[in-house]
Amino acid sequence: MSTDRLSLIFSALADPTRRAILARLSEGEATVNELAEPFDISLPAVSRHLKVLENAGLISRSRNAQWRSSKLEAEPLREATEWMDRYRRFWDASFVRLDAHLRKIQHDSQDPGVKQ
Amino acid sequence: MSTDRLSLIFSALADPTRRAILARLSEGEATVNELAEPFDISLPAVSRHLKVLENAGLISRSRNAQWRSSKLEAEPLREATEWMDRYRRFWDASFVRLDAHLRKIQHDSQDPGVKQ
DNA sequence: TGTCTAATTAACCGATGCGTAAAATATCCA
DNA sequence: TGGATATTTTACGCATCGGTTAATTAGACA
Repeated sequence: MSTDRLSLIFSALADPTRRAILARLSEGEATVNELAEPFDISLPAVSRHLKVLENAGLISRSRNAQWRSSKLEAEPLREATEWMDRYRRFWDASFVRLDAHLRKIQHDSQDPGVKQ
Repeated sequence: MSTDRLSLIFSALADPTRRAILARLSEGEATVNELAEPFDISLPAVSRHLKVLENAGLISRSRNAQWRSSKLEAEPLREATEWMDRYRRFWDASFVRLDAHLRKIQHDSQDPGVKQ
């Protein structure tokens, strides 16, 4: 019970079907039937994938007569990348340089008259 | 069986203990005992978290006498953010502007003499 | 009202995840 | 060799996940 937001987001993204659904939704809203069409899994299975995505905040849903339309909500993806940004200096060359630069100016200001 | 790489990465990140372990490793290599110290879970549990992280490529391990040292490997995080970058235009204002710009120049080059 | 379509919920099943305690392994060192 | 320390493997329990089929709900419409 009571799972933190980031865990909900990452575990929602851990399933390839759900990632494919998000990819489809990046091209526009779609109903459950439309979303289910490319997969050979049952409609209830898709319906529950959508519930997982909704709980993670990755989609929002609206009703139009008997159709329920899903819409991509990218904010959780922003949150997830923001979390990963802590680690960017470990892979991004420009961040590695920035990191070195920041260390240098930090060092210079802390030890203005350092010898050697 | 045979889970794709991105799913391995995201499901590894879905656990808060594992994310905390990565955070710790961003400050430097550490042994299993050192990594386990902040958590009130058993050593075997930590050991298996490390195996999950290793399978996802998020850490590498080396042996030094009876100690096994873990080291952060950020490449999978780069992969994950790269995947999310497809969706960046949905949350990043500067990407929204870039997107609009690209649409415009695309439109201009395809319909050079368009009226109105 | 009854019926059609869209979607969800319920009940179930097998696999996996995360924890435990206990046993096994690996390496150092006396 | 035998003991001490570090770590992993095994065996187990329980909860969750991802799928199924069958039943139910929601809304349109004749």
